[in-house]
Amino acid sequence: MGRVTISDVAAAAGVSIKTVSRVLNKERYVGDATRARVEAAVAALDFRPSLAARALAGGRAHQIALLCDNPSPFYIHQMQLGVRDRCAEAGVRMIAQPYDRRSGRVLDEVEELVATTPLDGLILTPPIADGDAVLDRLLARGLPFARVSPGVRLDCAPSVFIDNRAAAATVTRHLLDLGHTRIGLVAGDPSFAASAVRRAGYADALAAAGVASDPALIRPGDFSFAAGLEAGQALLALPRPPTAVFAANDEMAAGLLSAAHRRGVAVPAQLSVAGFGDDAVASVVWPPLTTVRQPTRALGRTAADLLLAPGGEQHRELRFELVVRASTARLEQ
Amino acid sequence: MGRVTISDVAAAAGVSIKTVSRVLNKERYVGDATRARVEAAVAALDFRPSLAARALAGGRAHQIALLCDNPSPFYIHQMQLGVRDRCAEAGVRMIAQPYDRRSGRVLDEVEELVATTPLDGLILTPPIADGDAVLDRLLARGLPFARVSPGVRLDCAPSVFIDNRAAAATVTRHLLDLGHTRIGLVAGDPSFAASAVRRAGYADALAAAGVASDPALIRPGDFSFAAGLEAGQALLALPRPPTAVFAANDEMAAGLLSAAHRRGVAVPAQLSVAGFGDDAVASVVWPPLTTVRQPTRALGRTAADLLLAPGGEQHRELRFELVVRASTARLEQ
DNA sequence: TTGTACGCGTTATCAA
DNA sequence: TTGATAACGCGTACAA
Repeated sequence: MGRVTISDVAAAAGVSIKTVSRVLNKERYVGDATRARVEAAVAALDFRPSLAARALAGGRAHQIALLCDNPSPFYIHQMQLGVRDRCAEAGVRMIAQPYDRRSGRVLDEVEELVATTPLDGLILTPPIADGDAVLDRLLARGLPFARVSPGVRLDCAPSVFIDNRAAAATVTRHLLDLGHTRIGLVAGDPSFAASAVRRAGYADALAAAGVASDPALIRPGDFSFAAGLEAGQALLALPRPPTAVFAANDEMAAGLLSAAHRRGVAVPAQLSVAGFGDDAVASVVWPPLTTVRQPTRALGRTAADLLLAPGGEQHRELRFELVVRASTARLEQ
Repeated sequence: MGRVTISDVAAAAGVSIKTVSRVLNKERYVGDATRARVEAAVAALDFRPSLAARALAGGRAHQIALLCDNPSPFYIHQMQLGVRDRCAEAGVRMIAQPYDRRSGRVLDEVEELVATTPLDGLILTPPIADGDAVLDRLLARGLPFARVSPGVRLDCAPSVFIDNRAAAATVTRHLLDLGHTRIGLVAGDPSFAASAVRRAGYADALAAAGVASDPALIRPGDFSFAAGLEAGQALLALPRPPTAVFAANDEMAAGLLSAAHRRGVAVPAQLSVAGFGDDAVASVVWPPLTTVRQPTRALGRTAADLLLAPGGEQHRELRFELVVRASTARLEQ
């Protein structure tokens, strides 16, 4: 008992191969009775068309790839689930491809992927969503793709995103509203476009409140726990330390918490901390982090939707949410 | 300028298609000069053979799939990276396939995957690594697969694992050595074979130390932070609460820490906490968790190795490591 | 050591 | 609305 092929189905249904193919691909011009007979045969034989053959024959590949690398495994996982959800609905396979943004071989890996593997499209997440060379290559190849949170060349392909600038401003305003005026920032990895945007949102909120920005309160970061820890130690060692800090992501915010714990600085009594991300890190640390919650899974699902849906709108903005938890509180005078 | 095919390379090198194919597949019986000329042509044209065509033609698929679902996104991510590393070395593509173990459609998803997608093999991680129906299907199909941390039918396929029982015993002994005798356990999700094994290891250590096991100190769990939190609250509300607790994974250990924080129980002064996993959660919480560190990435790499390597040994055991951090300390009398 | 002819399972073209 | 036939790009069998 080898593989069940389309010819077997055709024989069982008493029609030609082409007709079976038509039914499979939901083409028009198939008689209702014929269609029913074919579908019955497909079900009876548990026939599953070969992706390789379909792709080789030149039609659709029935596959898309998700290229993902991110400092947060939570982000990657949620993104994969979101894309997968939408793909399952469309009967398309998602091929998740983790890559290493620091390997220096990203362009070659993408080239290898698109050259060897039949694909109906591609989903790119930061930072590769902004890789010029990769974008050029895909555009030249004419391979459709959608991007998540792009930072450059916004109109070269469909994209999903949240308003990072407004999100960062919102969380900063939350800290301002609590009475803080010395608010620190731990910036994100500069190779992510969102990092600069979040920093701009932070500056926006300070400016709108008439609070002078103090460069000493702004520390670089790379989205890692270690970077947050280091930034926290530096900030808390300042002659006049901040009373609140916003970290560009939750892992770094966790590092800030750790720095505070190590120095015996009480959170939030002496230091309010806020982050950015999904709930995964925010809820396992102590105290639970106030964060901007990013709808990562929905971003993935929507990106897949842009790729798979008939066409239409090119860009979709999703909403973020400020989740206030125990790590921030009114400044005690 | 369409796709570069093997015929183009053949023409450029002045040889037949078959000879190019031989070079590509590293077959013997190719003259050195011929081989060199073909390789030059391949490089010059940047030729990349089509996976679809190769698979259809009946040879190898040059792809393997990784089926993964786990309570910890860190685990999934590290596993994907490990498998990927080894696949890259072998010039084989890894197709990461997240699935939902609670969907009730796992068997059908696997069937769909192996029936439609050309694959040289499959890697299964818990809990699907112990899915009887899935194993039967793969065995019947004759598709090679390797398993990570299997719990049943140990000899049906190659596998990688750590000694979960010894690992759990080791961490429990660590707590005993610190002077604790009332040691709690938060068990793992029963659908994972490792859960029962870790519990057995915990019991081993207590028995070896002549410490009576108290059923009241053993709480069920499902590997989630919430389960750890709930278990912690229950344990700390006991008339005679434990002085130390071992959680079957780090997320639950983080929940324990949170429960302690909420009740004002000092860690480790009043409660020592230990977990199980990789460093990702262990290092972002406060205080940093004492854990059994599982070499997740190496498990993935090794699983891929078992699948891709010529043959030979069927099972490989990797070492775990007890990492002592600030969440455990000598019991203060 | 090298080349020729055929087939893998599906879709596209064109005719019926 | 249906069906015959030629691709798709590569590997295998067999011949040279």
